[in-house]
Amino acid sequence: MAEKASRRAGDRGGDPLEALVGRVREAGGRMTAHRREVLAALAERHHWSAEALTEAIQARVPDIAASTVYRNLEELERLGLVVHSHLGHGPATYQLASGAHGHLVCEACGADFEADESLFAGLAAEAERRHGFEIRPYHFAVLGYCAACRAEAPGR
Amino acid sequence: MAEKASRRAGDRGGDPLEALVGRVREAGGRMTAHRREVLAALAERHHWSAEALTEAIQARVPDIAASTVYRNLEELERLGLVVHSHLGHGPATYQLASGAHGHLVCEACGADFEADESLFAGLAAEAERRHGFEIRPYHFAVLGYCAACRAEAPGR
DNA sequence: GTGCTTGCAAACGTTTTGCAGACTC
DNA sequence: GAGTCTGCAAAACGTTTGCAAGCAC
Repeated sequence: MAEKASRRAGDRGGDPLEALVGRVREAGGRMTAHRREVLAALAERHHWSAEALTEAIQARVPDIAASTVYRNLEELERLGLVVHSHLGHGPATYQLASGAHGHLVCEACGADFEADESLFAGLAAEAERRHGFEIRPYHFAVLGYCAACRAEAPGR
Repeated sequence: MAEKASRRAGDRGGDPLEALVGRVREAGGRMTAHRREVLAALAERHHWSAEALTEAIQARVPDIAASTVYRNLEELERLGLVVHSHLGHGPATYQLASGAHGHLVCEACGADFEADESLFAGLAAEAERRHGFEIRPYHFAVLGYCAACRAEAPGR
C-alpha cells in the first residue's frame, strides 16, 4: 500500500505531473514537496474526497498535515488546476480540472457513472435560451436511480 | 416576520396542511404539535435550510429543540412528504415533496432560478437512453453562471 | 530576505446521537 | 399501556483558522 513512495506518480501518457508543476509556477504559485504530492495523487485517480486524499498522501509522507492538503486544494482550485464536485450527500470530491466531467449518481446504491459532456448539451442549450444561464455540468452530480436499482424496486 | 402564528399556513388551494396531516397518519406517523409546526412552516415557503426552519419555528414555539426539527425532517422525508435539495455549497434545503422542482444556481452571486421540469426533459431522456438512469432533477442544483454575472465577467 | 507554505491544535458550523421523560394513539 | 416523540447535552463530522517556524524563490 506504500508502493515506491515519492516517485513520479501518474504514469499514463507523458508526464502530466510536470506539466502541472509548470502551470503552478506560471500562475505564481510555489512548488513545495507537499504540493507536488497533492498533484501527484490527484493525477493518479479521479474523485478524491479531501479526507481520502489526505490519507493516501500520508501513507507516503506521514508528516503532512490535513490542513496542508485542504489549503493546497483551495489554492490549486484558485489557480484553475483543480475543480471539485458534489457527488451526493458525502463530502466534496476533487479532481484535476483537465479531467472534469459530469456525473450520474444513484441515490439508492451510490453507483457513480461518469457522464459525457454531450449528455448535458440539451440542458445547456435550454438553460442558455430560457434564462441566459451557463451551466457547469461537472460541478454537481445528477442524482437519481441507476438501471440496477430501478429493476430491484420498480415502483419507487 | 411572525405573521399570525399557528394559523392555517400556505393558503393556496384548499388546506394543504390538513392534507399533509392526514398523510402522516395514513403512513403510520403520529401527529404532535411540533410536527404540525414543521409542516406548517414548510407549507409557507420553499427552500428552508434546516437551521432557518428551526429559527422560524422557534419564533412561535420557543421550546422546540433543533434536534426535533432535524428528526422531523428526516421522518417526513422517509414518509415521502418532504424532499431536500442541494443548492450549492451551503446546507441542504427542504421543501414539501409536492412543490419539488429543479434549480439553476449562480456560482458567482448565488442567485437561484426555479427550473421548470421541462428544462430537464432532454437530459432525462438521454440519461435513460444511454445509461438506463432515471434522474431526479429536484434533488440537485445545476450550478453555473447567471446572465447578469456573465455580463460582468464575460471571459470567465 | 521576503513572504508563501507548513504543522499543530483549537475552533467552527451543521448535523447526529444517547438518554430519560412526555406524549399520541 | 405500548411505542413514538421530545429536550437536553454531548459527540461527531468535515473543514477552517491562528500562530510561529520553515522553506521557495
